[in-house]
Amino acid sequence: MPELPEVETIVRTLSPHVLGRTITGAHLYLPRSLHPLSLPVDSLRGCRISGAGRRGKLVMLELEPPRRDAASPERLLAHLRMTGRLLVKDAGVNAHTRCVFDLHAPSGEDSRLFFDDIRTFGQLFVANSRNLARWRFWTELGPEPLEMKADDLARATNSRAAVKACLLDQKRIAGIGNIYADEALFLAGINPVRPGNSLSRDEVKALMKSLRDVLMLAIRKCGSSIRDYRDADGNAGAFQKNFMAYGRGGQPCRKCGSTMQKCRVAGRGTVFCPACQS
DNA sequence: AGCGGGACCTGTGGGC
DNA sequence: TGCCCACAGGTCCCGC
Repeated sequence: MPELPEVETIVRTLSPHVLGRTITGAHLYLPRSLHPLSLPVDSLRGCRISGAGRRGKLVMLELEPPRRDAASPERLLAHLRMTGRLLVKDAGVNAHTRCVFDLHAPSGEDSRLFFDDIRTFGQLFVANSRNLARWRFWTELGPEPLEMKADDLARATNSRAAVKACLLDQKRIAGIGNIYADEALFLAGINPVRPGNSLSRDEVKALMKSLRDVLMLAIRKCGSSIRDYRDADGNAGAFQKNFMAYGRGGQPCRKCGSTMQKCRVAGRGTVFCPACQS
């Protein structure tokens, strides 16, 4: 389930394999893997990949079209949801391959970029400024947590909703999913069901620091691999070894030894320590 | 405004 | 061994 650190890792591992290459063909095997507002994948033909980045949980490839007009694409976006993968290691087309891009390097070398997705929730979006302006998920996407200050987090959590629900709301903060919400709340010692607007100034500060710390450490560990996540080279991450809360329901708290409790918050499985998180 | 639930999906694992 | 079902979770949408 790629969240911010996993997507960041994918972008970093993908970049050296795609930058400067030209898309010579695109093959869409599952139509619903392309967002309804997207330009057709055929419009990518001839586009040079000039940049690679991330916004929230979205992978973004910057494109230079062969001729620029109102209909030409400027970006290829990918939302991987739970099981989506962008792979450059050429394992070939399999039952879960949803789209394949043919790439051509200036050196003359040909390669392929695979979009695989077991559960088919992930989507590609061939974008320019016109169709992006119509995509509400994009236009309403909240700030980047690694660029936020405590004031920004106070604004994002200023709600009667559970603080965990605020963290998961991509309109409030971009890039946090179930894993890093639970981890950050544990590190900050905040109970996930607390209303966001009940947090004190110091608690907001602590949560901002925990969010930044856990995201940066997870990026350094190349993300968390529960089962499906792999980077562009097909490698697993290592941050799952550092989990303090996520997936640890019923196990002893790694701070105090109390039994970690499991509940549902905002429809998600949620693990917290009843002693450490008040 | 915000919550719960359903829908979308497939693979996995526990229980029997 | 095999079947059934709960569960995993990001986002949208609906009704309350």
